[in-house]
Amino acid sequence: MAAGSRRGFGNTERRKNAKTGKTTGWRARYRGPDLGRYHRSFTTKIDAEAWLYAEEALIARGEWVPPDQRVARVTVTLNEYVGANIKIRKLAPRTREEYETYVERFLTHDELGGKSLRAISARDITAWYSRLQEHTGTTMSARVYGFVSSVFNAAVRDRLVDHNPCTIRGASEAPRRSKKTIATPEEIAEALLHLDKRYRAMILLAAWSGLRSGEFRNLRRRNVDLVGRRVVVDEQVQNLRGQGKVVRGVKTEAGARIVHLPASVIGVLETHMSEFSQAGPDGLVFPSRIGTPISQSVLHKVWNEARQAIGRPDLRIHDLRATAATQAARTGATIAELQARLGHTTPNAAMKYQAAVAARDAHIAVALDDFITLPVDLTAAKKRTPAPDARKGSRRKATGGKRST
DNA sequence: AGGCGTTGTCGACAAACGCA
DNA sequence: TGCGTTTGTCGACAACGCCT
Repeated sequence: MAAGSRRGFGNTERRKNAKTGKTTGWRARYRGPDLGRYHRSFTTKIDAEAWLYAEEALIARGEWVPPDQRVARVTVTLNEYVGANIKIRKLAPRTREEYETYVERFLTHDELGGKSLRAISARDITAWYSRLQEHTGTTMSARVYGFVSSVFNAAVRDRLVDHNPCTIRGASEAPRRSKKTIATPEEIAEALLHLDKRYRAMILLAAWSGLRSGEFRNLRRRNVDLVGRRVVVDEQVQNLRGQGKVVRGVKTEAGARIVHLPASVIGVLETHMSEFSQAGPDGLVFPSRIGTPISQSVLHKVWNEARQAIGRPDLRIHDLRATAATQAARTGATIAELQARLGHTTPNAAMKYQAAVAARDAHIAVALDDFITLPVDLTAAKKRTPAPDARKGSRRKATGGKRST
């Protein structure tokens, strides 16, 4: 017994060569729930003890069966599991695409991907993560790490591994260098002058409605209510690899919404529509020259020139959304009203007041007119082609925006 | 009840590419 | 050759769930 040791469960024993007296390995033994004796040999004591712990855990969980009756565990590689896992998960097309590129770039060609799921240790992950950081930026590293971690979490749920080896603290947290900025109404007005006429109404709309780029690029004639001075946002366009532009419902249910617009914006929009928009209810309000929804890259090129021209190269398209939010806030809109206008989902009680909030949006739009600055030629264009109804009465009056349904 | 990490999703930008 | 598309890469926001 000198060479062995007792534990709470089973025991380990050193094995040595009878002639030389040298240690040849370790053996672990225990008595199973069926009172049978079970043993296994290992090269190190640590491994022997680890096995005992594992067996003990099986018994504690009621999952123990005699070793010779256990089904051989199929070894699944990380690559195999990830592939299957992505297929099963419910993901938005864009996300699926994103994840597939993660796998392609950072797993299939990496030694980690070929390893058996169960064989991957925290150390393996750490090594892989530092490789990751060498090949890509901090944000991407964090995103990919977070993704792999989520895959392992799924593997844990699938009982393929006991724990998630992704244990690097904070590694999935992407550092943010927030460069949030907004434009002034004057800057917007100036930017319009540097845009092709085709794009002016679109940018104006973006800056005062807060629509997402995917939303206004896909706006259809039927979504525009000139009389009610509002647009209905229920779809957006996305660029997907291999599929070109794809139209789908908005991001969230609460994202389907009605956004009221200031009268002056509606005026510009109306003029624009008569000149550029496609015919019919499904006609694009802002078609490209060849009649497709304006693509992200085109929008970027166009906007880039304008923002350079006004000396605001830092102003991104998405910042127009923040601009719109800020202006709406100036009218005295509440948080709930702003969220509704921007299409944020509101998990709180605000939804109880949905009707009231929607009604308020019209008032916000009316109030916004006080803040708008427009280039002279756009103002003139607005007056040349007055909208029959929307122009009646003072737009300052709170009753101006909301009309019938 | 708010902070915080995780997970899902979309936008921004730029270079390569394709077509009339 | 100009204009728009496709693709790759990275950045950022938002929802969610957990923890305190």
